[in-house]
Amino acid sequence: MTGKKARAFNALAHPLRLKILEKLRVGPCCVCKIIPYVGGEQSNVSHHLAILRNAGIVRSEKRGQEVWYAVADSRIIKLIDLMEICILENLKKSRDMFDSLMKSMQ
Amino acid sequence: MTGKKARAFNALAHPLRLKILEKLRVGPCCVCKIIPYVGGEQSNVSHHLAILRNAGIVRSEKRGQEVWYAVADSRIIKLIDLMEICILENLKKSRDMFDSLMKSMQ
DNA sequence: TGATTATATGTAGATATCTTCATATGTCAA
DNA sequence: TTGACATATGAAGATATCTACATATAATCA
Repeated sequence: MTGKKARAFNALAHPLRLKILEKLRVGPCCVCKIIPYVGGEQSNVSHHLAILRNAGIVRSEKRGQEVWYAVADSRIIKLIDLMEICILENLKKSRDMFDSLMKSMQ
Repeated sequence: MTGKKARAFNALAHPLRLKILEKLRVGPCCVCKIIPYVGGEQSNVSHHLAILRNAGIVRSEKRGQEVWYAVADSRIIKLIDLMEICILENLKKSRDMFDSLMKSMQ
């Protein structure tokens, strides 16, 4: 199980892929809209979309010439938000520690 | 923000590190117990502990000769469990699709 | 003090990942 | 059918990560 989970977390472990999910969280979207949103080369974005697709995090559907992507399971979005909360809390703790250290030094 | 989050997810993106957290989720624990639990070289486990520590996912404390590690924020455990649910659900969906495909072929 | 134990750190080869460029595939329209 | 467009795939160099080995540090004990 840790192997599968590690691979799933790995799929989330890239800024560009998280940015793709930031775009998709508000609703399904065409690749032609994802590329300008995240920035960077078309082929690079396509490679990252493939990684998310292979991890089962997004699914794709052809509509004419376009390909539309969507988040496969909204719990993934919850999971990403939970990570954001952890990070912010962590920053807050560091700040509090720093503040009390400064205060103790007068 | 996507950079910080990507780095945090990256810290979870390794089977050995997830196994360490599996050990720590039930309570703080000495390195000397973690090593036999996860298996592998002492130095390798130590490197992975350092990665988790630098990511703020665990914290360490020296107790005599030993070093005890603990999960820094229990929400990380919730997050990992949520990922497990997503994966299981995904597997279930694939299985259901396969089953209905087989049925449709009689 | 010197030996032993527990853990961390430095290093290097092996392996994986990322990015870019080139090209392939599939769809539509003339 | 030919050309244009949208997207995917293949390949290769650059970069990062992993593992194992050797060594360093720090605490304890004889």
